[in-house]
Amino acid sequence: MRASDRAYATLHADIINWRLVPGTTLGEVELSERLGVSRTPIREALARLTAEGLAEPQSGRGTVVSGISLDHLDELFELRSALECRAAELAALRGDRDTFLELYRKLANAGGLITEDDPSRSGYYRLAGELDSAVEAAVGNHYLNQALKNLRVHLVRVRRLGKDNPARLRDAAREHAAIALAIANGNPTVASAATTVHLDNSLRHLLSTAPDISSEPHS
Amino acid sequence: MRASDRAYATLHADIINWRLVPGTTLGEVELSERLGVSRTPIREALARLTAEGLAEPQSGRGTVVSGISLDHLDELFELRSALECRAAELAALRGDRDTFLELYRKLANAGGLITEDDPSRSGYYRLAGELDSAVEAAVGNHYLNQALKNLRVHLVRVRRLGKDNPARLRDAAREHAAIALAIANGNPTVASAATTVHLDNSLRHLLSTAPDISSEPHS
DNA sequence: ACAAGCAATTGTGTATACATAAATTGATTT
DNA sequence: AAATCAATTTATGTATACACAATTGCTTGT
Repeated sequence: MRASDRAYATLHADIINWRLVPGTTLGEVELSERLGVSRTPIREALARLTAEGLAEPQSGRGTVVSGISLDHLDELFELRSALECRAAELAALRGDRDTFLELYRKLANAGGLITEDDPSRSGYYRLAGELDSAVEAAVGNHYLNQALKNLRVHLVRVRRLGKDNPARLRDAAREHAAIALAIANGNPTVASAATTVHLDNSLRHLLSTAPDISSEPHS
Repeated sequence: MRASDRAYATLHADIINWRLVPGTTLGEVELSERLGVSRTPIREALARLTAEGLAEPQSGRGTVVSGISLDHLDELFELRSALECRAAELAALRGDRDTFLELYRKLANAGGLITEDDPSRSGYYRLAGELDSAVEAAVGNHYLNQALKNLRVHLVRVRRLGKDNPARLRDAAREHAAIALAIANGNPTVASAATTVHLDNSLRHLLSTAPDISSEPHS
């Protein structure tokens, strides 16, 4: 594996997991010493992070971890809604009925997955990821999928802002199940509407439970 | 201006204007000699182009100019539709009536701009760009605008594939005028529908007039 | 003649040295 | 004492040298 890939993966994970908080300066010299590689691969990693939106150039000099303030959450979710609603529509038109019917069954029974035994809720998030992957595969659109992928980087980061209490997760699972069912039924209108409802609920839950952080806006 | 910026700008323009055709290998050594800078800024420029989707890593070794085949035009326009329809909706909800009414008037009279005196159609394209900018400003969503900006890079490239005959451009101007009017009227449904119609017409025109190139697909 | 292996060349990955620009600190002057 | 200018320091931008991997071509053996 290339050194630049390792540096990128390390920094990416550090930012996603909020070990590097917004506003942290990413100095090339400091990072090259901390990660044990020269500045060249560090520069490449920082360029990738900047292109991804996880970091941004500081006025004239240096790079800093980009911030996601609650003020911009609604903007993020507007883009998410545009992409995911259309993706759900297309999946309803093109997807395989049985695939999404199976996902519907699993999601409808996902309440059992959300227990105190699994504080990271990995079971639920894995299932939600399966639905996302199935939609992507059914859509079969490179450009749309790429845009969704770029977006999800920020969504993972945002997820840490809210407290995912079991009640909300069970509701979310039901909403996901509704989306899967609409796609299985080949109904794009309902699939899009169910996605709209789900995203609105998710956003309002986030805004109501997230801590009142005030990191600088996303440039 | 930094050498990496100049290298990026040069390569970007060369790819957009099809001076570098899809599949062209972008060797670091060759480019550093041709552009008169060392490999380091070349690497940074290539990284930016790759992130943008104008270039892509060749299996294991090197970077090549990415291709846009007609097979993928529909995918590109699906993403475009998702983003621009939503943008039109939001602009209708938030935009300033007078701004878009003024744009409507100019677009409705754009037929006179499309003359044989202006073979590059710069007058029309400038006006279309004004509408795009007004929509962006009205939407006021950093993430959505960024996604649109990323997309337009590819659209500019694709435009060169089709022959923009005056009849189609006059139709396009009328379609744009319809979008502007719907936004001015604050009607998101009509704004979205008019955008859908316009994009469908544009895509079908492109597919019917574009030369039968067969560059390799976008990986 | 064809195939396989080895060598040579070419190109990318990484490290490091040097140049340059910006920020900070200290000193001097008002 | 405060403000401004200069100098020093620090960090980024660029160039280049070195290491390594891959591909290509040549040679040799079957």
